[in-house]
Amino acid sequence: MALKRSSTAVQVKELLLERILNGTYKPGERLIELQIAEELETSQAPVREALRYLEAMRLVETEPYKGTRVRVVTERELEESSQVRSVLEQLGCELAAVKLKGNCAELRAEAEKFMHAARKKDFATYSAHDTAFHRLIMQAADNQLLFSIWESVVLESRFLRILAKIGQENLVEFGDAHMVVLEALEKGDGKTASKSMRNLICKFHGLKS
Amino acid sequence: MALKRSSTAVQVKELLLERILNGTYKPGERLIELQIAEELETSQAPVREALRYLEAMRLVETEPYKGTRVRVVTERELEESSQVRSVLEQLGCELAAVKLKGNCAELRAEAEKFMHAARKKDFATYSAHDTAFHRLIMQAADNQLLFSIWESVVLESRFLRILAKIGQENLVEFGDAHMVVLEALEKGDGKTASKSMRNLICKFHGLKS
DNA sequence: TTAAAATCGATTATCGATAATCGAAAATCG
DNA sequence: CGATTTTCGATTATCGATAATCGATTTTAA
Repeated sequence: MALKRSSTAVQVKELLLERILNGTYKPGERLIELQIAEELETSQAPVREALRYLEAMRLVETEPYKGTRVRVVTERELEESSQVRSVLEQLGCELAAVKLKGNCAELRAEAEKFMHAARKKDFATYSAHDTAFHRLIMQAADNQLLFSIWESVVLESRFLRILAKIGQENLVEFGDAHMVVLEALEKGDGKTASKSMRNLICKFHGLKS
Repeated sequence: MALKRSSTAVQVKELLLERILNGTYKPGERLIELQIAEELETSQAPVREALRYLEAMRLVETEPYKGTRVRVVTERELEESSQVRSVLEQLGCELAAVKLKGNCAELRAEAEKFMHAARKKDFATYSAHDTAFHRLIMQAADNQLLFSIWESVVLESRFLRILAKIGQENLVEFGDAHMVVLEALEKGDGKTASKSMRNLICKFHGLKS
């Protein structure tokens, strides 16, 4: 067994992170250190350390002596994140084009799944596969810093809010817009892929041009 | 006194952060919790919490039972950060152009200072004012998320390494390239400003096109 | 009766002690 | 003498206790 063990604090962080991401903890919800410690059968200190991680990751906010809450993401911040995402993915497409040229089978598989979900107006499935599509591109970009920033900006719960604004009736059109990106990447055309990617994010996420 | 007090852990974090940023702690240097606790006359727990912040900010790295070191930034990561920075600032210029139209006095003041430093081949002064110039733009973009990501990517110690690679003989030319951005912003021309900004970062930070 | 002061319980924040781990040095073995 | 095992000191990690703070409730004073 050569796996590196992780500290209790890291394990608590990852559990709390999972609960925040999957909606178990709602935006605004209070996280009580001693309750979490009791539930997880540890002491307060590792829980506090876990919360420091989450705070630095901007997923929770803490006020001295008042405790920690899951951070509420405003509409403004949603818009800001779409703006940032659009340029991160522009760069991602540029960098990934060489690697993905002629190698888009996985992208196609995800696109097929989200197009299927779009036709069935199934947001959750759409979201999962759309995100997987984008993740594949960002991973192919081979820029670790870019990928970790992208991951911190692109959270599925927030994407579902964006999808709700796009609306079910526009889901097929939104999914379709990804095909331009996919075909450009298949041809290794980073310039077209990056421009199309940025356009589709700006257009469908409702950004003013 | 209406100022919000901060916890000891936050204060320790900010002190350690300052020491990392100003080079007091060198890359690779070991941070010993109990020593820091003794120096700052606190107990170990707030120091550990402070280190969790710094770890999440990717400024230090920690292994269970082995301690914490200031993270060494590889050449690879430097390049990655320039790539990311180039698109963040592309977006920053686009968003800032409206606000900065006809309002570039502060930008000009900083540009004058870094040009003066470029002619004297003074890296440190160049760096400070070049960074201030960029910060003014990124603040004018009025996108908080973009700004905080930019801040986490753009660290002065790392910029000095980039300047060293640009070389003293190219400093004036590098500084001059900012003038195109400045004049475009003065005219409110976000498209030209963003394109020029991205070009100058890519060109002078040595990115393959 | 209303406003101000005091109290209280829940929670956060830190303390200092103890447990756990690691790597280097010392001891032991063949 | 080299290899292996054991010991030890420094440090990390967690524990459980105590101090500090907050907001709600109760008590007191006018």
